[in-house]
Amino acid sequence: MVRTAEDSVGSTGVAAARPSLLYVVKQVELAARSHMDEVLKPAGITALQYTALTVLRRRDGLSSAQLARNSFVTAQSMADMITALERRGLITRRRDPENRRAMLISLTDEGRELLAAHDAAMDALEERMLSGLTARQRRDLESYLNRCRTALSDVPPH
Amino acid sequence: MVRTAEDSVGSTGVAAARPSLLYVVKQVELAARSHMDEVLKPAGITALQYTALTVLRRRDGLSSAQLARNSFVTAQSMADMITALERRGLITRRRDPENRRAMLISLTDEGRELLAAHDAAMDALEERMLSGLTARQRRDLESYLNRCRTALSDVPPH
DNA sequence: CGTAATTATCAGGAAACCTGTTGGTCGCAG
DNA sequence: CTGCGACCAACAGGTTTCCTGATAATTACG
Repeated sequence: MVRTAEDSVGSTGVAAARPSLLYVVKQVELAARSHMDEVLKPAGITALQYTALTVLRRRDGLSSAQLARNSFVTAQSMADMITALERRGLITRRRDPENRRAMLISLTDEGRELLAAHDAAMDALEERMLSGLTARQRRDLESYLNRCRTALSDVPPH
Repeated sequence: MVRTAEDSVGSTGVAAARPSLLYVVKQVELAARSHMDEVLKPAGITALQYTALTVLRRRDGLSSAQLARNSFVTAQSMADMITALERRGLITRRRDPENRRAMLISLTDEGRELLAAHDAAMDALEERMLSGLTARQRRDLESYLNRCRTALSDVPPH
């Protein structure tokens, strides 16, 4: 893991690296995920599963469908991950008393401990990613990215 | 596709959305990929395959291994995609005359046409993503992201 | 020369995606 | 209150993307 992007982008100062920003975002996410997977491998979970768990830590009691929308995947895809996490004992599900078709998802103690055990490593990874930026630039980056996310999320046609 | 992130992040102005920037990058990439998949679906290729093709357009004659490093995946993973793209007639491979173990990959005319047919849509998508940013902010964003990518790519310990 | 590194490739499998379908539940308009 | 549409979960079945592990050919180097 942590494949070093030797032949990486940039370098070739040549003509218009076409989908520049779209591409750079992907590269950063790819690199970050690669590192995350390496950190999380001993724990036996993937970066995607870890992310889902962090969402649950912040917002307990979501349904699988809500989680899916939050992650831009279909409910079926999310269901695959949910069953994997439930089988591992990291989450539990219960019927929503106020909406009997929904299943509310919560972290188990084990899930919470697993997250806590990796907080430091994730903070370090984020710090490494941002190491070339000033505090001001970090705030700007976050702001810009949030605007990008919003622009892509707003319902277009339909 | 194009799942709207209703219950999205932000909103809850509460305490520290922990892995903030790591998470936002993922969200943006996820949203962008979702839109890309929708645009590319009629052409029968995934966002990942499209990205690999754009890399080849920019840098013809890469080997599968180089392409893999560029994408932070293993050579085996990349080989899967390569065979899929070759089977579809979008790329061709030939032995490197100067290194007889390597296979050099190039786009076919069909592959080039497929890319060209989607340039406009991809430009539009990027424009939409950046619609909330000024030209100056776009340049800054690109600069910051490139610094992030570099910071994550540089070989750490070993 | 012989060992290590690189490239491709095969086998096998897990995870993450998808479409399509079904059944239960809820909201609401008729 | 009945029926229709929206929503949620789940099952079946499939593809793509990724992985580990192993093998073979080629190249680089001590």
